[in-house]
Amino acid sequence: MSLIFSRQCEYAIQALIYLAKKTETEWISIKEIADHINIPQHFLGKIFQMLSNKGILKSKKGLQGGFCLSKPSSDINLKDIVDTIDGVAYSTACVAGFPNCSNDSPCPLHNSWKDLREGIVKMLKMRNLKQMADEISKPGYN
Amino acid sequence: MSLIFSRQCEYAIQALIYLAKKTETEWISIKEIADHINIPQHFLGKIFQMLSNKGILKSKKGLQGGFCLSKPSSDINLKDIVDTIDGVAYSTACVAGFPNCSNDSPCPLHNSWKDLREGIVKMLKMRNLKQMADEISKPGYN
DNA sequence: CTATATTAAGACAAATTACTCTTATTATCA
DNA sequence: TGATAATAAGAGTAATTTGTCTTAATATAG
Ligand code: FES
Ligand code: FES
Repeated sequence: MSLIFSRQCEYAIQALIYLAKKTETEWISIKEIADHINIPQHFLGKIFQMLSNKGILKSKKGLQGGFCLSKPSSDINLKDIVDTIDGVAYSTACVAGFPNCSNDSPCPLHNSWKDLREGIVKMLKMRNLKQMADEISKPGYN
Repeated sequence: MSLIFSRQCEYAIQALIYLAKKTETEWISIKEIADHINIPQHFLGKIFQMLSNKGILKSKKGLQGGFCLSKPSSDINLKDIVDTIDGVAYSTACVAGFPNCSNDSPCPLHNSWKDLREGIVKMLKMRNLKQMADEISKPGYN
């Protein structure tokens, strides 16, 4: 199969958007999030564990515990999330798997791909969690 | 990790470009191809087996056997290859994994993503094996 | 304080993807 | 025409990704 982002990354994006809709000081449990966006609870737990280690989230154990964003939602963009979970290969490696992707040693797809790739990176940098949380709250959005 | 296309798909693209450089009637062995583009021989065997079943390649067993394209290389475009191996999800499913990607029930990324996705699809349709084989033969290409 | 329920963390298991080894087919040549 | 070597096909294995079950931590109530 292979889509653009890994399953983990997709879940993370959805979960963080949900988190960004909450007040900044609230601790939200993975159970609540997993139930709302309908993904496996403990898988999300592992993803959030990593995002905590990487400094994107804060966690608190025990009753009344949970997770919350470690920065204002407007300061976390999509690229931060994607790069943390999936790495940066999508923005640097050859789309056809040839070694050494660069303008100097291009593959036959390089010139066609370069601009599309830049577009993707630019978009990921542009969109932050606050915007997306606002947008998903509008009627008609899923 | 997760790049745009699966490993299988990357290998297929590279191998088919190699094949497209040969004369149309020649039978080329997976060994020759795998050695040249430096990928696992028998893994390529399985990929080519599938592409044969799907009608993109023809195969011939035994001594002097091998594979060759079932159509002129100018009639096989990248989208044919990618869709056959990885499916069409990359061009239809939500980039963030939300259910029901459409203009009517968009996720917060949908409008940013739509055009980029169309660009990718258009590019894949545009590029055929003949072009790419010609291009990779030029000096400086890898 | 102690018991309890809630929670994240961590160990474990299943599914998928990537890769390798073995077998069956067939053209060639003695 | 039978032996041989080259070849695709297919069975088997390893690694990675995804998903589940168990344990440890802690706030709260009694
Ligand atoms: S070399 Fe293939 S995309 Fe750059
Ligand atoms: S709904 Fe997310 S990309 Fe279309």
